[in-house]
Amino acid sequence: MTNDNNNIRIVIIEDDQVIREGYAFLIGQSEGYEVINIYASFDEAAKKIVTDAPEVILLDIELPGTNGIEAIPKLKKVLPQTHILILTVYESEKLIFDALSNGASGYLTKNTPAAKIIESIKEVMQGGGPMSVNIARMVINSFRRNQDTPLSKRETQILELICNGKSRTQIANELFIDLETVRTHIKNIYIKLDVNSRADAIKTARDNRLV
Amino acid sequence: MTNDNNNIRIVIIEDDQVIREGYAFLIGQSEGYEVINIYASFDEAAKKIVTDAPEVILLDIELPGTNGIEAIPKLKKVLPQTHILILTVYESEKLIFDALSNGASGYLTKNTPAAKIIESIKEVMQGGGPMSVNIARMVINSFRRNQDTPLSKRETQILELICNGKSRTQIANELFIDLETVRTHIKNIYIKLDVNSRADAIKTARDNRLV
DNA sequence: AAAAATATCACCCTAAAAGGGTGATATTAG
DNA sequence: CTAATATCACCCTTTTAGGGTGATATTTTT
Repeated sequence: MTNDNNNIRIVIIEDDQVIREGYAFLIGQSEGYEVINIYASFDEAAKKIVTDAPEVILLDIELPGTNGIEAIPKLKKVLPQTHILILTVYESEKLIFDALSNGASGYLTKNTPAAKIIESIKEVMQGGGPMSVNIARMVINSFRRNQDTPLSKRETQILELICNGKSRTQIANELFIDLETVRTHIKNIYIKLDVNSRADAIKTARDNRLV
Repeated sequence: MTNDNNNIRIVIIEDDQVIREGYAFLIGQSEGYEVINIYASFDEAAKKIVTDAPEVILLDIELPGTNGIEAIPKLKKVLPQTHILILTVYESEKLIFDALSNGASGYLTKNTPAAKIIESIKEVMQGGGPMSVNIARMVINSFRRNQDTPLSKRETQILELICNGKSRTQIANELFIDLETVRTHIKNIYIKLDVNSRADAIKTARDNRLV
C-alpha cells in the first residue's frame, strides 16, 4: 500500500462482504491502484462517495435498496467523470443494455479473474470499454441484422423509414416513388410480418432484427 | 505446420501482400491454427472460399473491387456458420456499425498485436465477440443515453413510445393517462426539441441519444 | 417559503395520414 | 419461364397529427 497520489482511485460497491473485501484486497495490493472505500450498497455510498472522488467505481447490480442499474445515473450525476464498471453475475440482455445506456463504461461478469479486472480498470481509464467476451458477443449481436428476412430489399428499406417515423408521403419523396407504391410496399410488409399497424411492424422488425 | 484436422480453419482476405503473408505466417505457425488460404480481394476469394470451408475469416475493409463491408453478407450467405473478424485500420463509427450489422463477429484494428489476434480467433470460436478496446468504447458509447436531456422523465418515456411508432391513443392507454395529457407532453417535447413532427422528433432523439 | 418545472386534463380547429380492398403492368431473378 | 419484386391507380372510412389556448395540482428547486 502506498500514499502515492498517482494511483487510480477506486471505490467498490458490492453487497457480498466476501467478494467486496476480496476484490478490495486484490486490487489494493496492485501497484498503481488504490481502493479508497468499499460500500455494501449505493444508499450507504451516496453520502460519502463525492468526497471519495473515485476515478473508477466497481458496481454490483444486485444491491439492497437502490439497485446498481438505478445507481448508475445517480452516480454519474454527482461524479460525471468517473468510470463505472459493472461487475455482476447477470448476463441478461436487458440488464446489460440498461447498464450501458445508463452510462456504464464496461460490463464484466463475476467469473472474470482478478487480473483481468485490474487490467480492465486501467483500460477504462485509457478510454477503453472492457467487456467480458460473452457480453461482447451479446452487444455485437444486438447490431446484427437477421440474414434471412422475409422482406425484399425495398421493403426493408421502407420498413427502416417507418422505424424512423416517416409518413408515407415522406417515404415517397425520399425514395422518388409514388405514394401509392409506398402504400403497396407497406401493405406487403404488413402481410409478411403478419401485422396491421406501424407500431406492430416496428416491434416485429426490432424483435426479429429486421432493421 | 500440422495436418491435424482439429485445427481452426482460417482464411485471410487482405489486399496488402506484406500484411497478408505476415499474418498468415504468424497464425499458421501457432499451435491449433491453420491458414487454409489467403486472398487479396473478395472477388478473388469468392470462387474458392466455399471449398476452403473456413471457420474464421480475417477480413480487411479496404479491398479492391467489392469492399469488406459489402463482402460480409455475401460471405455469410455462402458460409453462414463462419465467423468473420474485421481487421482494419479504420475506426469510423459508421464502418464499425455497418460491419457489425452486416454480420461481423468482431472488429479489430491493425495495431492489434498478433498474439491478441490469435487469441481473438479462439474467442470468436467460443462465442465471444472480440473488439479492440477503442472499438469497444465506441460501441458502448452508442448505447449511452445523453445524461443532460432537456426532457423530463415522463417526456422521455413518451418520446420512447413515439420512437416505437405508438400513436397518441396507444400511448395514453399504455401509461393510463388521458389522450389530452399525452398531447400536451408531445407538444412540450416538440417545443424542447424544436421540431414539429414525429419523424423530426425521432431523428433529434436519436442524434442526441435521448432514447 | 416562493418560484419553476412537471404532470395532468379540456376543448377549439383542419389537414394529413393510416389502413383495407382490388386490380394492373413492367422488370428481375431463380 | 414462373415467381417475386417494384411500380402505379382508385375506391372507401376512421384515426391521427399538429396548432392554439387554457386550467390545476404536484413536485422540485432555489
